[in-house]
Amino acid sequence: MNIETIRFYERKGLLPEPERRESGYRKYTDDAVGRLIFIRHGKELGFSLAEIADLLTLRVDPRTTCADVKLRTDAKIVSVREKIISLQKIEQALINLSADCKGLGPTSECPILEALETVGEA
Amino acid sequence: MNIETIRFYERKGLLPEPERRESGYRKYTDDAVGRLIFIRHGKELGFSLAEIADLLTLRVDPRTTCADVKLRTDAKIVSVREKIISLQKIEQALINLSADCKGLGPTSECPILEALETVGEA
DNA sequence: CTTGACTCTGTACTATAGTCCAGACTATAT
DNA sequence: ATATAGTCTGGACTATAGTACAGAGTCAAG
Repeated sequence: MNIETIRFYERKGLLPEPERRESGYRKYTDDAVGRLIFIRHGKELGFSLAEIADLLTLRVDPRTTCADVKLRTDAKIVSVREKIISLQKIEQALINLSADCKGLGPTSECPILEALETVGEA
Repeated sequence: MNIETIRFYERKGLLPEPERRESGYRKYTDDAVGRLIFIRHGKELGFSLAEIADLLTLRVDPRTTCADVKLRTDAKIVSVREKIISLQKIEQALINLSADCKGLGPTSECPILEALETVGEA
């Protein structure tokens, strides 16, 4: 992981102010390393940094429960699913357009461009 | 469509400098309106503004052919498909995590958080 | 002990896609 | 004729997720 990125996460509050050596160099505790791994995994699962920050807070706030985490996870599943469906619609529309275009002739006769120019619903 | 957005597209070169009335107000030609529709449709199909700008150029450049447009469309299909697959993997990982969590107990025992904290591959 | 590689700070910049603002001017309805 | 609504310009600001840089200081190997 890039140092600049770590500093960026610090500024964003995802990582606490790190301890320092006398020289001023950051001393990364196991906790900080754990948080970085947490952040990386969170990103891999499609969570935004804001959402990850939220999860990191949940993790240490004694008032929150497992249910709070599950709630966010399930909400993320819904939003990922919505994104997939939207992309599948896009994919199908593109496939249809591509099928209409035999790839011959000038752009003035391209059915793809014509479809894009056309006002009506596709 | 918001005027600010239209001005933004002008700045980006997606729309040509519009004609003006004496007052300085923009006069939108049919061509400009057509381009706006084109941009909107392109965005709906998941093209970025840069890609749309490219398509708009293809549209008027006499040296390009239908095949150039089809090429970009097919490339977009591939990239959309990749995004879908990536999201499906994320979805499945989230579903597995959520299934592990019964939603009871404190966050200190949350299997979702534990998985995020853990170094190894999931 | 010097050299090269690394880190420090703070700020600015990248990309993407816009949105908002002040202060001035215009268009339209009453 | 005036009030209200809309538009003009140029620049600043939003969100997201970083990356780059200058100038100073530090660390480790030979």
